[in-house]
Amino acid sequence: MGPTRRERTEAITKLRRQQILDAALDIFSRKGFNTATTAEIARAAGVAEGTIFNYFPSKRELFVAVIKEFVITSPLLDLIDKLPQGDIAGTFKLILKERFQLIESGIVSRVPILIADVIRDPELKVICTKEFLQPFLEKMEAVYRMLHESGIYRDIDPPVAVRAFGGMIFGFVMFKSLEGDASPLQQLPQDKVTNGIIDLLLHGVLDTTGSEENQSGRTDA
Amino acid sequence: MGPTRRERTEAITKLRRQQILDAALDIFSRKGFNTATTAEIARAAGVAEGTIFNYFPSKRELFVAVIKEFVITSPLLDLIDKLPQGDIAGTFKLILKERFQLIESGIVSRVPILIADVIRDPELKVICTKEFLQPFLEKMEAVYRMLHESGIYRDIDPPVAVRAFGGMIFGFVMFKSLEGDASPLQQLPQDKVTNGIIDLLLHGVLDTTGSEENQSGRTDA
DNA sequence: TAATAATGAGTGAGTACTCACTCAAATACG
DNA sequence: CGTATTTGAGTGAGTACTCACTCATTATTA
Repeated sequence: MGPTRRERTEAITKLRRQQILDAALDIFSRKGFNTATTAEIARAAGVAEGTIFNYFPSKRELFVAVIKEFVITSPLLDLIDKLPQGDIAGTFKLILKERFQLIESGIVSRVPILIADVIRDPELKVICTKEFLQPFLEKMEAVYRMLHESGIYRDIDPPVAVRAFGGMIFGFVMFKSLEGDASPLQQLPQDKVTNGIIDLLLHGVLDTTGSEENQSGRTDA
Repeated sequence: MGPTRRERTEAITKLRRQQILDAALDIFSRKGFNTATTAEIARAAGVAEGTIFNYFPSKRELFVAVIKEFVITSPLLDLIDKLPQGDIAGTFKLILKERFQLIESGIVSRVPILIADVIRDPELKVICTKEFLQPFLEKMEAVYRMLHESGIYRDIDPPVAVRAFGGMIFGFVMFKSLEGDASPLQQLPQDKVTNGIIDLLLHGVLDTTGSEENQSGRTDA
């Protein structure tokens, strides 16, 4: 027996919903909540404007759904689980590479716009903090505590450390958004960028190798 | 002789302009460009709505003026000049303390909203990048190069290093904006936070003191 | 199978409302 | 009195959301 009518309509409904969500993510992240119009989202989704309101009660609820779909259920949370395994530098590099690929795809570079809209909306801010940011940071803190207790990591307050770490990646993305093609980072191979960040995270800026064993091949300009 | 009529009207004009700019910064940074209304800005400035348009040709030009006044002519650029002098950690701490005071005052915590509006507007993005971000980053890069050449800093690509450094502070502020009072950082004394960040920046997360001279007073849970 | 009925997703013109900006009149000032 | 400045009701462009209607698809019936 084939699918019942109910099953079939449910499948279509799910598809349409996703269609609208995808289009909404694109428009919202490009223009921001207020500048984005429902007419434009409908056009991008290939449906009539009214159809949006068959699936979402209001523009705001559509935005909330977009955040829940693409921000809160982020693959980032799963990525953290990889952290404690094997070599730290390698895992960091893996995470950064995945992040940078997303940046190149243009989606992450528009995240700041979404974030700003989230911050503006008190209710959304609470939702995002409770359902995404808190679990993410707590997971990271637990990992940091573990690594510190095994003697690998230095004695930095975990809440501070993970926020500094996450902030560094986020801020880096931010700068890329702002600078665009003008950024000197565009000239550098991606490996050098990721290696530089990881080097900084692991060892800091200060050279503690001592003056006699300083092996940097520095050239005077 | 007292001020001429022309001088006096100029002084009043300057005052009104500043009045409007101050109010605009507050409303724009709280609500974002689109949600902020000229009526609300006028109310906050204590003038009639029409007065705004006597001083600025459009809402958008007012926004540009706000960015130029409060973002581009930032004291941050002057702060960097202090960096190469004396001990690095102390100077970092000084900068962070100044930043955190601004955060507490609520202005910096609203910067992400302004930034998002800047990113959305191609022209503004160029203005901000050219007139503020580029000079800031270039100055930082020069400082980093100097410190590296004097053997204090490690051999990390300067463009990468300064963006990671700046990004860390910016991202940190971002997290504070999002988490608000729920942040565990609120429980910590400010000194511990700034020290943690500086420690991380200077030495990284990895403990390289060697196992026998590991002096961390670790307690098992 | 063929004709008919029921369904509900899709549509888009219409509505109610918001908000940047204007301008004629009021006000302040010397 | 004349000039400069301020005022805020008015205007129209734009936008979120509604709703009466369409019509392809599915179910029912003979």
